[in-house]
Amino acid sequence: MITETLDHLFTSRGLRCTSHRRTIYRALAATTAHPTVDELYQQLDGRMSLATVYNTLESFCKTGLVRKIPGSGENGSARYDATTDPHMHACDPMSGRVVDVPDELSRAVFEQIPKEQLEAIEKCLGFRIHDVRIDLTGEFVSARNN
Amino acid sequence: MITETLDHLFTSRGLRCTSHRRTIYRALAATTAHPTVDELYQQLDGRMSLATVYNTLESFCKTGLVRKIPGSGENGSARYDATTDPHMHACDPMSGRVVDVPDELSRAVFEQIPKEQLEAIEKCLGFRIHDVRIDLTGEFVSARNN
DNA sequence: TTTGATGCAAAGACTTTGCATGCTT
DNA sequence: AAGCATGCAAAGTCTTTGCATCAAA
Repeated sequence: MITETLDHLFTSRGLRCTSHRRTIYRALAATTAHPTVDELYQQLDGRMSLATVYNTLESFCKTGLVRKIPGSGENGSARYDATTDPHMHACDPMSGRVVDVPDELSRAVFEQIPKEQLEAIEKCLGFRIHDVRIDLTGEFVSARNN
Repeated sequence: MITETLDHLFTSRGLRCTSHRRTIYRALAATTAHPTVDELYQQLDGRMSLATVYNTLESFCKTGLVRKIPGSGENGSARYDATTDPHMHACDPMSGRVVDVPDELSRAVFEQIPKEQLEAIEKCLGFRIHDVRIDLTGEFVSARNN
């Protein structure tokens, strides 16, 4: 993503445009590996403070720029995801791996859920839905049975 | 749930039947409030160690007896859920509240998802699904607390 | 008897925060 | 110039672990 567009993304959400924020967002958007804070920090290799990575991701989350996946890392740390389109995750709690379900398969599932049902839930609970998350937990197997 | 049935639940999963485990499981099964470890610990009021609450819930999770909802508490702590039927949660990250979507509405959503689609995902990723989670994030807009 | 469960405190991991400084607006 | 962003280290919170003791199988 070019800087111009990226900066517009920031300003449109009331975030200041800084070099570090561009760096972090780009790093996150460039992968589907759902890095943890520490993985991002390692990757950026001393170019910024660990606290900045935390704070920046927090800002991104609050403004809806990225999604946080709590407790998915190896020791219960959070993973982050810059993909904003609705998509599913396959999570293996044993290994701490989180993998995106391919778009086509994710979309097929999301499309099954009628808007009316979600609206019914909103009404019933007095809740405004920001995001629908469909995550699978289970285990990755080498041999593909089934 | 009577002790006999509860003990069978434990033994069938390879867990020893102890007084503390019965207490914790009952406390969790008796509420839909998705308590945190600390909330359970407070409620049990000195009748057992905090570490035991952690360890016990960990055992329950590993054997599929309860579900962990990471990062849902006020300071990022985990919440726990003894309901094993597929059901949805409405999560408000600002307040840390997690509310069950009523069974009927949850079920309607889950029933929209064809088994074949989940199986296709399993095959595609080499993943064995244990649990499908559909959680809504957003905000509670009324003072309602279902 | 053997193995797992519990209690306690200490250690560990992740995350947030206070404050001084620098940079964006 | 004002206000947010950053760096650093310290503090905070949640969770796990080591080890001795106790209970279930």
